[in-house]
Amino acid sequence: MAKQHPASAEARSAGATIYSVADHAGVSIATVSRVLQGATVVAEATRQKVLTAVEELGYVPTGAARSLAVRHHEAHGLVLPELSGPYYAELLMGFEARAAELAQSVVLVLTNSRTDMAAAVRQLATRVDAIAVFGSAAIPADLVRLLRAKKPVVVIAGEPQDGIEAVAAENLESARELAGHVLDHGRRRALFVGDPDSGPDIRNRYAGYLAAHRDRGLKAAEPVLARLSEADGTAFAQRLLAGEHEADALMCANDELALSIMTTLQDAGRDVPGDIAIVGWDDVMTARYVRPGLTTVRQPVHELGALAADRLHELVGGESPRTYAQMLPTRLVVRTSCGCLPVT
Amino acid sequence: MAKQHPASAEARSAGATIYSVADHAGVSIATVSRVLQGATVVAEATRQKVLTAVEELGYVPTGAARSLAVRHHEAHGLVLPELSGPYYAELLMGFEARAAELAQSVVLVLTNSRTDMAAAVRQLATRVDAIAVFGSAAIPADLVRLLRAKKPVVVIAGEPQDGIEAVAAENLESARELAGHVLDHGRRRALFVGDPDSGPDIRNRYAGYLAAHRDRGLKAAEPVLARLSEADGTAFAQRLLAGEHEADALMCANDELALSIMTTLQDAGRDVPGDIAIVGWDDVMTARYVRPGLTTVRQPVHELGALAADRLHELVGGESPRTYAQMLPTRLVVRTSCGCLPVT
DNA sequence: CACGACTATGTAAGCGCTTACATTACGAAG
DNA sequence: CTTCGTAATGTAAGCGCTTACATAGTCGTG
Repeated sequence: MAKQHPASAEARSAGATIYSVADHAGVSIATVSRVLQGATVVAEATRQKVLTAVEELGYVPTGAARSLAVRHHEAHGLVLPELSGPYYAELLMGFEARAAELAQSVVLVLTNSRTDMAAAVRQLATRVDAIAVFGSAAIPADLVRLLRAKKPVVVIAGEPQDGIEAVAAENLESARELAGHVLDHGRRRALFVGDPDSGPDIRNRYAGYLAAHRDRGLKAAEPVLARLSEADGTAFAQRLLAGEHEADALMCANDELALSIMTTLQDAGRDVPGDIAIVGWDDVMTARYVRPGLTTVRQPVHELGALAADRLHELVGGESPRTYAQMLPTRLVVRTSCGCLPVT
Repeated sequence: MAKQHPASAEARSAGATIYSVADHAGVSIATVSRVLQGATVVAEATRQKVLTAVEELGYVPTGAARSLAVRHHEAHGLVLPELSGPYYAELLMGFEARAAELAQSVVLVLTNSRTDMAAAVRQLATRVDAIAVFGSAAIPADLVRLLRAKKPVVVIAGEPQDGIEAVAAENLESARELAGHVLDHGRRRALFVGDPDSGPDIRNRYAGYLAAHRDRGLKAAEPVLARLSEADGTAFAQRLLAGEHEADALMCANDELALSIMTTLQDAGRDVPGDIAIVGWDDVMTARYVRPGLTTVRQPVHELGALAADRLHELVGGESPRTYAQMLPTRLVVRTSCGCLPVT
């Protein structure tokens, strides 16, 4: 009647289970579980027997079984578009580090490699307790469903909505400061290169660009649409050289764009910042290696990732979502591409 | 007697289960499972009822339960030291992309953020079917235990051992070619900067450096020990400027080292490659932005990651580990820091 | 019109853990 | 020598799925 060891078979070649360990050690599975979890007290002698058995059998617990029993995955999901450039990598590092401290595994999904992002997210939701999504892409409607199903979600670099919390780095004010800095060098034909509609980050940077002009009673130009890629940077630079645009300063949506533009212009004989000032955003490694050094804005990306992991954990813990975006301060990094003189 | 719905409670506020969906749709849980898995045929009408119920309840399956039932985690683990620089990020992207194609989730562990790497790996093993470890660090003994427990393991950029398979990019021959290239520019005091003992990758690059000298009947120098960081690069450059070393060429273990050295020397007025040639390894983004462009070696990092994911999947599928390291070809990228004339 | 072959669905037995509750063993206290 | 409290361990009931096997329907044939 009483089933004995549902999963006996002492030596199931492929896998020791808690049952085989218990058998081997001559104790019950409850005891094995207890020594492995370390929460309850177990007699020292018993504990040793169990540990020995674990060792001898090469026992590796099945996480799924534990998750099922404790009703928690003990894992956080992170959805990023991709990982090229230091930005996402740094974000991920911050996220992972904090998750590790919180004893949460991290399951990563990169959407650029997927054909069906919604499916990927749905699938992810299946194996984590909460999900952080990088928000430059539109938030897939599926996430709303997740919410209904009570999986906490936080958007990174996005805006809060429908109970989905957001964390972000400050963009508007720093952009205003950066643009102002350039304008105060006397530049009057400053162009913004990037697509404000590609996400809240860029939108706010452009807003800062506008604000800086407004502050000085200058009129700002329409943004020059470009994606955040070297290719688009080079293409724009070419158009600029061809005379399609007129500018004495370029405020680029990120460093990659700024750098590719700068190099292309320089190779064509233009002087940066003499003929044209160029500034970027992100402070990637290259920014300090090129000549002139690229003036840019450094974001606390690592901290942003950590914050996301933190919030996820607290939301899982039952806290309710904040309705305001949590902003982390950024910092203007002035080098010489903006027209400042080299410091010596 | 017959337990009816162990997890009934139609509206367990927090979570719809397969039972509530079945109830709601007026079918059995088996049917729900069938339409969700899509493997078996289900009458179209029934399928719609189920789908509707899923939608209405906002049902998200519990991955752990499925994993337990199918006895597979459907996830691959990846253990990397960190993510700074493009190398690991690219590797991860390759891994993730392939894993996605294979319908495997990826659980990431970064060891630099951990105090107890062994514990992290042990914990990871709990929730994945197989693990890929980046091998520049010594392979933790725990992994051997994993092997015993039949979790496939592959080492990336390491060497095969005890049934642990390895995948790597070719280093020796390309290093020999690169060093040869520099020597053939007539340089006679070429130094290798990097620590051959820090892992098989660097060891092989140094071996290539030695081989190139041997090929030409020249005598090679001892390596200048340095870690792969900007800091160590700058420090070495300083010592070089101070006259502690004498060299007309530098073969650096990676680009980061090469770039920081190059910039430091240039800032001190040295001419590269006039006074001294410098070459690196990795072909990071900065390598093509600096002037002179950095001559370096490009590794198929993305493919390496994909290969690791592939092998993991096949090992999980029952294939037995290969005993030879699988090598991916690398490619010499000649720019001008080696002394070549700019192509115009 | 009965029968066998399918089809569509339901039943129920696990998967390998955690943990509330029950049981046993042992001393201390009365 | 009982009686209890306490510490150590065992028992067994899930956790939410998948899937082999059993059970109804449905038809096409002879």
